[in-house]
Amino acid sequence: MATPVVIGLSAVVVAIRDGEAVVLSVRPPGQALAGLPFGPFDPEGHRTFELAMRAFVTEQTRFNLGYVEQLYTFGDKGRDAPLAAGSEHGRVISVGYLALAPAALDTHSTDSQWQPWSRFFPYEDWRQGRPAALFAIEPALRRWAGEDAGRLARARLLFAFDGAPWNEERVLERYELLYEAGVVQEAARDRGESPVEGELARAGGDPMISDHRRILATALSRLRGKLKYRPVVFELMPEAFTLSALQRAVEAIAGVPLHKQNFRRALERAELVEGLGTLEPDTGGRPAELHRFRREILAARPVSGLALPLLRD
Amino acid sequence: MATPVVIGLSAVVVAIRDGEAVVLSVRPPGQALAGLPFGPFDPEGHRTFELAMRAFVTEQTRFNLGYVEQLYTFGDKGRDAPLAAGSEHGRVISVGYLALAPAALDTHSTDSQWQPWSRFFPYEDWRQGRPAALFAIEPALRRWAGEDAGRLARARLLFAFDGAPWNEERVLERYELLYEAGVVQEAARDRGESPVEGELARAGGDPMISDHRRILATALSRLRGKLKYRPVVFELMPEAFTLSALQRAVEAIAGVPLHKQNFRRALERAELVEGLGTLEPDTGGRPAELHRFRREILAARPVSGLALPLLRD
DNA sequence: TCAAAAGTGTTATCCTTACACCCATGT
DNA sequence: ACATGGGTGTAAGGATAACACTTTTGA
Repeated sequence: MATPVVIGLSAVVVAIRDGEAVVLSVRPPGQALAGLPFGPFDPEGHRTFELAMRAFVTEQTRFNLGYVEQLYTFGDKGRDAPLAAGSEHGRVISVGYLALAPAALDTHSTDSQWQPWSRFFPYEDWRQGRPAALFAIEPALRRWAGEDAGRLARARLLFAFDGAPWNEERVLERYELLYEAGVVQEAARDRGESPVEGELARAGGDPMISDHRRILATALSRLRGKLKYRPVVFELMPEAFTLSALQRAVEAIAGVPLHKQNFRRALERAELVEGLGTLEPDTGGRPAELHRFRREILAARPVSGLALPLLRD
Repeated sequence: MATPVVIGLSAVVVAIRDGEAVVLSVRPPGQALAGLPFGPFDPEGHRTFELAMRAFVTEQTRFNLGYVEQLYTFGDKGRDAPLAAGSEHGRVISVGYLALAPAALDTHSTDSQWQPWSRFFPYEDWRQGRPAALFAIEPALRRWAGEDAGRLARARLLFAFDGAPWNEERVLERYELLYEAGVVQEAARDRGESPVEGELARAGGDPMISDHRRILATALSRLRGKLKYRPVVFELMPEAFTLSALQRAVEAIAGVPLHKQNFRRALERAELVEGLGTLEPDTGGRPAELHRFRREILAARPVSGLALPLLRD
């Protein structure tokens, strides 16, 4: 006989603000840590998960969602259970969603705010070369691996030790390795150990309540992967944008620097954007032409995302 | 206040049998239609969804799962609710899983059996050229579209009308379009209409209980996509296999014919397999060398899946 | 000896990568 | 004039797609 459970919905809402990828976070009353917008699913009142999620995000942040997709359903015991009204009625399962917003509008709320996601994953940003956070993380992971060849191989591949190539998509696997290795704060918390301290604590990124940072990592993984096979960046851009702004948006999400000309050539070949003839003068240099996403091609032919032609420096 | 709900787990278990992709189906007592292995999740007894799922699949089919991944969580009202003990306690949510089995072992059960998934999606198999089922589907969709340019464009792109390219990954979107257009049996059932008849009914594929065929379509989409960026085919192969058998397995899943030599060249460049020196004599022609998957490279470097070099005839 | 399937060579073309340079504006 | 960012040309190398042919077995 099945015991009833409570379904929670959490949303990772992403936007670009000043060329940085930001994520909507809330600070529940009485909580020191940030969390994702989160709410219980009411099976009586809501017809679908997605509608329920749109409703409570708007309620908590006064903000309307655009593009939305389901990420994953989290149900493990052992991790700290999410906070939710009604969690005392049984186990809480949380369904994570990814939402993309065309602009980081003001949330009109003191409890919710946009945070750069590099706060939560400082080691994920390779736009300025190898992130400084890895200088603290690498020795910690090597200590954790010790003589265990399997652990060392995993850490090496995921965190690009010894010149191994960086794969920007494996955000979740990296977070889970850090959790396993006790580098991130949540691991210590869930195991009842004393908090991680000093340099390493900073390198591991800010913790979040419950398993929200894991959900955030899932979202970043999904989004970085999706960039390449669906034209999703455009969901994060305003109607008119410059090609440089588009490139900066892609770089902010993927966390890697791109080769300007090759990026543009790929764009051109895919016929994804169209020049508007008008110019954006506030560039700090030569004015840039404004472009728009040719949304109509979605109906005309199968269309993939953007290539990520790396710039190696 | 959140109302309790019941969580159901369903599994799409895939294997290759005689070069065909097959899926594990069960026929619940008193049901005319096939369904997926399905069971309630017990929040008291089960630590994780995945363990729960492995347990009840083994129980229902006496079969142990290998590779497993979560697919999607289905929770819409309006579709026929899944059958489950306890569904009268509230709404039923189902978490779908995809599992890959290295061989289609006997299930030792009369209620569960392997079914080729072309039974459920006859229009998805392009290995012998354009599937016959599309000759019935195309006019039905054109009638449904009528003068609506949006509908026509969607149907054209998804079902490759007028020489548009076939995209094998979009199985779910095709199924959902057929549902919307009332071509598949489940649509008529859920709307209380009279069943689809004749040629078109056959072309639409065998219906399943509840929303199980939608879950199956989700699984096929996911698996076809995953083939290309993770070496998952090998989870479906025995330890030793011939390159032709591998190619047939990929073709059975992707539903498209591949170019033999280009397929092999891609395999070779990726260094995914290794010849064993031994020969498989029962090929019907010249004996073929047996190969094995070099599983160790997964630990040595990031590895993508297989290219699908199409053979067009 | 012939059918059936395994296995190989080769070329044209396209795409990706990597190189460096010119252009238009504000200060 | 020069700093700043916008915007372009081109050639080498590698991957893909398309062509057909040889080899080894069983019947």
